[in-house]
Amino acid sequence: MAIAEPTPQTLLLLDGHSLAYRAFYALPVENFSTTTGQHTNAVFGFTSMLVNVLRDEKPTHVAVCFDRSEPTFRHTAYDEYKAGRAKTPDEFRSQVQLIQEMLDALRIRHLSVSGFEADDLIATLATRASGEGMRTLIVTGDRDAFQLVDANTTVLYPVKGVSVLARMDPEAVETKYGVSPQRYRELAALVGETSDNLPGVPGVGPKTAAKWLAAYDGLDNLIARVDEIKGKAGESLREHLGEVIRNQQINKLDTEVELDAAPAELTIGDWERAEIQALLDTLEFRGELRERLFNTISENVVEAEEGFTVELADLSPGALGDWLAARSGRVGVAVAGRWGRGGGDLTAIALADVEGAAVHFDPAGLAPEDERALAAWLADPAKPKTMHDAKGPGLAFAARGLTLAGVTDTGLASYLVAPDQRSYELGEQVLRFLHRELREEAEQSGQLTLDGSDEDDAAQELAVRARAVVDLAEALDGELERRGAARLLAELEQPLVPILLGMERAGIAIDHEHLANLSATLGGQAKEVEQNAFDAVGHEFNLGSPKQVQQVLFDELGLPKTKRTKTGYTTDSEALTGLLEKNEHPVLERILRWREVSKLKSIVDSLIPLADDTGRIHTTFNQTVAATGRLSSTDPNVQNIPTRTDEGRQIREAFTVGPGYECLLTADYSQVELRIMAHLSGDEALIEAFASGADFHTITAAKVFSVDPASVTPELRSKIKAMNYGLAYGLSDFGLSQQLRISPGEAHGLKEEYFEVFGGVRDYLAEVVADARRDGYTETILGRRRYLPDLNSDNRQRREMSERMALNAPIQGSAADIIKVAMIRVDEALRSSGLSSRMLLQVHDELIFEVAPGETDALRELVRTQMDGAYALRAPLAVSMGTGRTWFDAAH
DNA sequence: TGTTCAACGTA
DNA sequence: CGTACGTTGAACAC
Repeated sequence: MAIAEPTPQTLLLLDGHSLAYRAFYALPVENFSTTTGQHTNAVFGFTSMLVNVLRDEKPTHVAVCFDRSEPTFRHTAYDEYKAGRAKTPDEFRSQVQLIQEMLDALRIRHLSVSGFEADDLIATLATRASGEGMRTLIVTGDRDAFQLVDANTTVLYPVKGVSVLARMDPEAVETKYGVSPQRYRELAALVGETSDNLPGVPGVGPKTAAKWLAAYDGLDNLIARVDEIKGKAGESLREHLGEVIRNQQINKLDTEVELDAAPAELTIGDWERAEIQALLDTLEFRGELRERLFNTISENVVEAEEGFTVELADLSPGALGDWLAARSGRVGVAVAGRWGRGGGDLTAIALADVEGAAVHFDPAGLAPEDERALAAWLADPAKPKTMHDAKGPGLAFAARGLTLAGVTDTGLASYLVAPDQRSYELGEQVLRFLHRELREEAEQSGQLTLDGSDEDDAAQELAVRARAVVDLAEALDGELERRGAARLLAELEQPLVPILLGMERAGIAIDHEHLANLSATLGGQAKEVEQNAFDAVGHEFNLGSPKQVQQVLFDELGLPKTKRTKTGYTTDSEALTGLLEKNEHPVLERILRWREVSKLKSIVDSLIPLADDTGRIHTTFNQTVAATGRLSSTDPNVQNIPTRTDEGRQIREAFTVGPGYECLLTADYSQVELRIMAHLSGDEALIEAFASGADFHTITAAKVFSVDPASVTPELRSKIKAMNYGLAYGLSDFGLSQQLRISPGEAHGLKEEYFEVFGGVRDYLAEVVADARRDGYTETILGRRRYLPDLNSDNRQRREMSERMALNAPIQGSAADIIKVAMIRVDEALRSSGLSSRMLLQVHDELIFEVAPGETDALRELVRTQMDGAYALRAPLAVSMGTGRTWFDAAH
């Protein structure tokens, strides 16, 4: 039966070690290191070579073969095999692991078999592939592979660095060496191979060898008639015949290696873009290689054009409404202006649809009817818009009395896809997900381009941004769908935007006088303590300079050296407190005290100038900074206002209820991370501890030590408290011992005792890491992922760091999920209940409200209901609340 | 002038 | 050798 001719299949085989080694020496290591000191030159070079070959050769099947460190049959046959080789540098070895991680991410198989070299695996696969009618391409820096070359098998051999590959087909081998590929082994046996420490016949080079092999028709005949060969070379050959025979045995590649993969199985699997991106992030690869990688392997065909085409319409006054009405589907919105501290101002708006039809205008210069049309369109949730980071522009819109609804935020979407990025700048995301640049595509036809003014250029640029977010949103939709994060965006992060915007706009009232008094008091104290410190050492120095403090403590006073930092010895408070125990030099206490006072003063002084003319400060909540899903706060950071010391808490007295409101209300989740740990682990003992309702740390301590809760001493309680909290951070025996000032052995024992009772927690924590190692990411209760490619690093420090991140991310991240849900629920309930109270701040597990007159009880009830009900944990959420005139008073 | 480091505030 | 952040001033690099 005749069936269609199968499409010719191409198997690409790479010699991982030999190529990586080439790359390692071809690329300057100093240009390829991450900030953590991991060298990446071999990874870069190898990956670069790989993607080039993938692009140029378009293989249907791929595998990368690696050597093993164990000796091979060649070592057994010849003691000196590869003996002369310099030991592989550590900077190289750690990169092989990274290359394999890269291959895993790309779903390219990599193979290695104990007792064989990569070349043997390649020979085996190439032979089998040939038997299955496949074409084979071999990329290797090892010339032994030339023996495999035939009509179906070609070797690509790097000749210069990592960029130029010589294509060695049978003719090329013949031309270069004067022998057929089948005879190459024989030639190599005569000539020798220095890199394998296989000496050949002295005085015989490739030319002579080729001549002999041709004249005698192969090495066997040559050896049989070795006496006939004349001259010095002949003599030399007779003398070294043993080596030649040995060489020939050793350089024969094994084609019968047992492999767990057949050529036909070596297809490229479905890879996940975000996983590769995360890996490229940790390798700190950017720019060209990154882009090339995606262009080469992306299943999606990349659009041909590189920029974006936009057609800016010249709207006559009154035409905006019609233009907007004519748009169906998503409209991209890009704005120019300034925003922050609860307000902002717009200087230009560009709108564009998927076709590139665009408009650009100054919102201040609109005709009244256009203004109305714009306002109605922006506020209409049924008119889909796309923006990259909508909250900032939203503040500026709000300052003009405009509200936004129906927005897909590509900044948030990018964050959910890859939450570890440092930045989510639009241009970067467009390059990353669309492989396009944020610029206007040049006109194709012969249209004259008039010399544009700067204003025209700015308009074009903004229109391009508006156009680009439409496509970006489309691409990110797919990304989010694939990872099940579409709901997370649509139902959590995006609904949060207008809520945060409202909180930023509202701000919180500040008692200026109180702050000014604090500043003066703290300033006076700092001065006094500073003078005391000078007196203690006999001269002035800058207490704020770690360098000068080191000099005073370690050089002048000769105090014992502390833990090393990059530049010297630490003078942090822990170290100085430690020094104080052994040596009560008065300067130590004064430095510590000065730091404390100065820190508080700097916080106070930073707040004062931030108040607006109504006496309120407006933070900015950042939704795309924390890799775990938390919010962060800047300008000022309201999430690190002191609370631990009495003095610090005085700063909280300056955050007050504003005019027209009755008081502040704070509501926080009690031990939310521990409850999440109980929930996720399903540990019945831990869940039960929460159900009992008594003091959690006391109860767990009682369980661990099998005593009555009443007899748990404060010391016991604090030990278990440290355990409880430390677990979610990946606390080590050493870390626990440091904190509790016990020996690591005792710390280990304590952990054992704890896990004896709460074994489910131990199992859970181990499982989280194992799952993350397998999947490449962790997940929160709402499916928020964090990618951790370093879990498979062979650099212990990096790997263990990632393990702790993997432990913590689901817990911290789930807590972030929960309070975000709570904020949305509370906001919704506030609006539907008609209360006038408002939410002002979020501090990770705490919400701060400004209570309208007479609403205290209603708000308490509402907040409790909505926060409690945000998520049904097996250790149920618990909320505690307090009210008062100031943030301090509202504490509970 | 801009960037990095040590130190320290919060959850 | 415990996670996640932001801010500060000094020191360093340009």
